[in-house]
Parts: sequence; C-alpha cells; structure tokens
Amino acid sequence: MPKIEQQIGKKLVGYSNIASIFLIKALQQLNSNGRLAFILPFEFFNTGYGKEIKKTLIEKHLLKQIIIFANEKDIFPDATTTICILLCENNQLQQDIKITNIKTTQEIKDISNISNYYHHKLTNIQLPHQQKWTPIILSLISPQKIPEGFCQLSEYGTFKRGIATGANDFFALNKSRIEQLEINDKNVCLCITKSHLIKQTIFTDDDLDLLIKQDKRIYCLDVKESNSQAVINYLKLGEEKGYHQRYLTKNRNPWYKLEKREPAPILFGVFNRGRLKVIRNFTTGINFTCYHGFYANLLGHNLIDKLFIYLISDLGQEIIKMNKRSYGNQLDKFEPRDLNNGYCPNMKQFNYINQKDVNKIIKIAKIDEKKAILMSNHLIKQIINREITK
DNA sequence: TGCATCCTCCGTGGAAAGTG
DNA sequence: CACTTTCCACGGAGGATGCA
Repeated sequence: MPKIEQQIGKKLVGYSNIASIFLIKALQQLNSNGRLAFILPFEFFNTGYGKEIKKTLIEKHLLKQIIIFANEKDIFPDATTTICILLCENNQLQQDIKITNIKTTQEIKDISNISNYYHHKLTNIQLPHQQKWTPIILSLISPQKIPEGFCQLSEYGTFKRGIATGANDFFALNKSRIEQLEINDKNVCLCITKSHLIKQTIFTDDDLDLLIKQDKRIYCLDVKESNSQAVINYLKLGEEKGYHQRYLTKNRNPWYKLEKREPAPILFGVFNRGRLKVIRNFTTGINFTCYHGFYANLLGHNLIDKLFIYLISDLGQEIIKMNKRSYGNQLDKFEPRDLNNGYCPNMKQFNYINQKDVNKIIKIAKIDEKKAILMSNHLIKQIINREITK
C-alpha cells in the first residue's frame, strides 16, 4: 500500500479496493482530451474510500456518463456484485452527467451509440461526492420521497451490530451439547446465532422454547465461573483447536470474553433479499452479527412498538432501503449506521398513532404477518396525510 | 487499548437430483 | 423407496482499519 501511494502520489483510504486504485491510476494517465471507459462494481459509489475519487471525477469534469446494469447476473453469472461502466473524458468541459440504465441483454445489442443512449441527466451539483450515489440515482427511477417532517432514526436510539464471537463454531451451542459438556447454565446465555432461526416477525419466549426443544444452537458460551471444571475443559478444547488464535479472539483478554449486549427489542436482518427482515423481539435472547439490534434512548423508549410498525410497513421499508448496500442478485446489506441514518416519522407524527391500534397490529402479526403489514401501511399513511393537510 | 465500523469473501442448510 | 451426493440461494463471519 505505501508503495502504491508513493507511485500515485496520493494517500489512500485503507479500505480501498483494487478497482478504485486502478481507476485513480487510469485517471492520472488520461491525456488531455483522452477518453476512458472503466468497468467496476457500482457499490464503489457508496463506499467511504470512493469519496475522494468521486470528488476528482466531478470537480475535474472527468465523468461524463454512468452506465448501470440491472442484469448483472446475465453478464457475470458467477459473481455477486453490481456492475457499472464509467465513461470519462478529459476535456475540461463542465457537462451534464448522463445516466444509462441497462435492464436486458437485448437492450445492449440494440444500442448503436451509447453516448446518445441515456435515461437521465444530472449536473455535478446533484452528485455530491460525500453522499452515496445509489439513493440519488434510485430516486430518479422511483419517485420515493422522504415525507415531510420525518427525522432520522438516530433520534430515538441506535442500531448496533450483534455479537461477533470470532468463532461461532466454538461459542454457539445447543442444549444437548451443553449437557454433554456438563456446562452449568450460568456459563451460557440465550443467543440468536443465525438469521433463519427466526421465521416470524414477532419473536416470543414460546418461539425460543421451541428452538430449545428442536435442539438448535441458541446458546452462547458466556464464561462467568472460570473455575468450573467443565468450562476449563471446554476452553482447553477450544485452545487445542486454535480458536484462541483467531483474529478477534486473539485480540481479546481473555480470548473467550464476550462482547456486552443487552437484548434488543427490535432486530434487523443484516442481509436481505426483497423485504427487509424486521423482528420485534420479546425474549431475552441477544443477537449475533446476523442481526443488528435497536437500542432505544429516552425519546425512543416508549416508541419501540410504533417504530416497529413503521419498519414493517411498505413505506418504512422503501425509505430505509434508500440507505442499502447492494451486492447484486438483489442481495442487500445494511450496516448499523445505514439504519441509524434512515428516516422515520418524527415525535409529533408518532403521537398521532393510537397505542391501541399498535397493540392490535402486534397481536395480529403473530398469526398473520401480511395482514399486520397492511394495517401498518394504513396507520403510517394516515400520519403522513395528516401532516400534508395541516 | 479496546471497541466500532467498513468491507467482502465464502460456509452451509436444506432441497433437488442421483443411485441402487 | 431409502439413502447418498450435489448444488446454490441465502446470508454469515470475521479480517482490517479507524477512532475515542
């Protein structure tokens, strides 16, 4: 990395991927009036390390056109990624940036002149380098707007990543294994170790009991009595297998110390295809990294159910998705901050919602998720219309 | 130093397909 | 039909870097 930095004469963000470094190099070598076509994952425009390069592309008027491919699986069937082609020209002219959305292979065949084939035009002001570009470009295609009055979710609390054990194989246990190892109940805690363990949007102690009965891995080693022989034996076994030398465990002291987390009342699936996985958690189970957990602050404390209703509603899902990261093939991912920066109704708007209606939806959600979503849609629509009429 | 955040590579459950 | 093998959608995991 230092060598590359020296060669291109620029300090790089440590997360930079190879493609972006090649892009910098290519842009530097572009002659006056030279042209460049560059293919790379579109995700680049949503990354932190991409910001500086976006700045260069915009400020030096290099970027002329972005061609985005929605049919990435047709083009690179083996890769889970997004695709775009950048067309650049070093002509110093401030021109609009053309956006081309390719949807099918046939469409590609029919194009005779790509420069004249575009669906939108953006000025350089519309593409700020510090912002993610996916939401900006998506907003051209789907006219989803953030409703008036909405505030950021971080007003009410924060989403945090779940527990990263550093070695789930070792830490995640099921009932029979615990019994076999003769580990005391005090040295394990209830954990949701895999996303698919929760199938329904409401997660209760009954569901948790069922998982225990099914002997699923819903416990996590949480050493409280380090003098217990059973614990000592199991830790030794772990060390024999080298789990204490993994990246995360190696940097912890002791290596088996668990990250601290309280049970989160709302869980949010890290990876999603299609609908976002939002769970109202009524158990004391804590979550592994498969879910992000919501931790309310004083303001959000009484709004958890309402927030949940919003998050399962169609509108809530659309608005939260504006901050998604795409990994191709409809696979979306969210980091905690993507969620915290998402928009939701403000306090006043939430207050319009009757708590009774909310309780009713939660009750119904246990039996009929679809109906609960429809009811949520209705409630959320009401508060938005209300804001407009005022 | 210890935790949070960013990024991306790939492990695996469960079902389909194959086999005797 | 019962068992084994293969396959891939789904989403999990954790290494690397940044930050307080």
